[in-house]
Amino acid sequence: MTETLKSAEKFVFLIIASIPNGKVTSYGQIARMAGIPSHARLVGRIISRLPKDTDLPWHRVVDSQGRITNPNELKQREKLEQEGVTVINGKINLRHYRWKP
DNA sequence: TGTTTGACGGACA
DNA sequence: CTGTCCGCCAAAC
Repeated sequence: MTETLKSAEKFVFLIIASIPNGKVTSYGQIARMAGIPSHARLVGRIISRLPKDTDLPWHRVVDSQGRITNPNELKQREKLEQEGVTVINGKINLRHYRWKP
């Protein structure tokens, strides 16, 4: 129900906040961890609405193929490289940087 | 109130 | 590799 999604959204924030520095995860991964598989888009929407002064490491979230889908990918890329994540051609090697709790 | 859109994902061609 | 289709759902039209 919408009730499930409601509580799941809270988890989404907690999950994103717990992504370790230098690691990345995907929208779908977060959705699954939050207990709402196939709702990756919801996660994307939540992140897109975050205030720019948020503390959440939204830049550590990419799509399932390790690609940056952020409208302002340049900014995200800088933040990632700043913590040691190599971004090649707008893509990240998930094999190496995937966050696996 | 109905339709479109979007920081997604996975299956297919 | 690129492009299409469909599922999902809140917000914007």
